[in-house]
Amino acid sequence: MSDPFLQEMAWRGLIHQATHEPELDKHLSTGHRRAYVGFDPTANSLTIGNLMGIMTLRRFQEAGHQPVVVMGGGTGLIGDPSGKSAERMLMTKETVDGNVQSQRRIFEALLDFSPARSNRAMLANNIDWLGKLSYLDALRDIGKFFSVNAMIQRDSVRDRLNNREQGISYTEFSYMILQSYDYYHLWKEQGVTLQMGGSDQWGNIVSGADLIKRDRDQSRGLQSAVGVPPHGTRPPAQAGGSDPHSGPDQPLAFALTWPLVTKSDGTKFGKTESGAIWLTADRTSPYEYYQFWLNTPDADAVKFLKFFTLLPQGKIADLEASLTTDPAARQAQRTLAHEATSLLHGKAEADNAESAAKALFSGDIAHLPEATVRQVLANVPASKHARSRLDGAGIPILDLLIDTKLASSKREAREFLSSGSVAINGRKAGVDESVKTTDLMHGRLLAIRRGKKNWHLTEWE
RNA sequence: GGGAGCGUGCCGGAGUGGACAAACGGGGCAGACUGUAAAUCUGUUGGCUUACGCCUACGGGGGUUCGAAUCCCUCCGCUCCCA
Repeated sequence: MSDPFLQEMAWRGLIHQATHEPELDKHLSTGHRRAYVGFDPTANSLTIGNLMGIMTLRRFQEAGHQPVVVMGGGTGLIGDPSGKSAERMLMTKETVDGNVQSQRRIFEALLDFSPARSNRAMLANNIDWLGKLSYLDALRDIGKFFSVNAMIQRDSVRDRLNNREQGISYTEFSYMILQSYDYYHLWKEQGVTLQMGGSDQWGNIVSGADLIKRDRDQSRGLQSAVGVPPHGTRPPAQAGGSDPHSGPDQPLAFALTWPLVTKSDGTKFGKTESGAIWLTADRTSPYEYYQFWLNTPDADAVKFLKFFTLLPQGKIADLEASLTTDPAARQAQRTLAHEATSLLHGKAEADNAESAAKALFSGDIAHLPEATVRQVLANVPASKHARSRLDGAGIPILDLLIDTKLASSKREAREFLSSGSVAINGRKAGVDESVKTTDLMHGRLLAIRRGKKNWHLTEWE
């Protein structure tokens, strides 16, 4: 294997399946190529489940190739039936478009779109071509290449067909055709010769590649469906290396999938008790994001370092060794958390998350400067109170726990206090204690901690 | 259309007139240990109360009884069997 991208993917264990691997290697190593990964605009953000796709594009770009992000502004209007047990509500065009716009910032954080760069990342929205597709032409020119017999064999369709309660609408049934057409369009108009995706996308990607093959095999092609001139309009970035469209026996549209991300304990990757991990700070703060990676079990740490960081092989091997020599230091997890957070949110945020973690888990915050305290506790629940309430005897901590929702009843609050799980400004509190003006940190702050991870910052003015 | 059941706390699942805020298991929360891990151990898990105790609760409503999750009526929901 001679292409740096494939080599990189291989040692990281990121190649699940690929078509024509030797040819793909030759194809990639002899020129700058374009590859794409598709993303569904089902929400205004993306989750960690989509991270692999973005990281793969990043690696592709690092290797000198040109990554193409394809946003499903068109397919999102239809709805992907895969993995869904029931027909879905159609999203409005406004919602889909809003989601597409909102997701852009994530790609911009991880990929380099700067115009100065010759292999700058590109962003495409399939509404731009699917929206122009005529129904009759599509049926005549694309539909002919799809066998319904084969389509109903797909797991995503078969599950729904066998379930009389739910069934599948013609709309969702058509999804796979549109997705295949995406690849065809990008191949023809943008010179994209590789589509990548998760292993569950293999079928979809291959049918796109098949569509391309059939087009090439047929002398007339599918031009009439899209009303554009045939070859010759591809952008200059495609230049350099051999033309993938030439040579009748050479595969010209490749597929590559990465493996499903699994966890050693069998639970689903990317989910926590508090929900999915998102890739934007408004939904999952950099601190939470850092924590998510930090809490990786030992058994998964090396795999995740390979999957979700850009660290070189030697560095990861060192970290792997540290898991045995000094597991308590959790050097692998710390590095993973810092690297992953840094990639997505930037180094400054990663540093912040790291120092916040140190302070929060040691519980020792009383000696920190006010600005640091505020920063460290920036993502915990907070509330403001009248300072006068602290006058005289002060406020019983019991009541404060309920005010701050750290306890749901007095009974529970008493339980927490007597078991020693509550600390005020880093000092353990007893059942009968009250807080007074003199307990305030920096004259106005009171940080309450219940258990190891539950904090609440109160401010008194 | 005929027949037999079932519905209990966050979940599963006991209980079939008083000892039931309800066994047991899971989950949650907290403590110990530790590496912000896993495993393990301990406590706790409707609300108010320092406590005695009180209030609300076993699908909804009504009734019998000194007393009901437990018996009766009715309504709602679910399941199975026969046709």
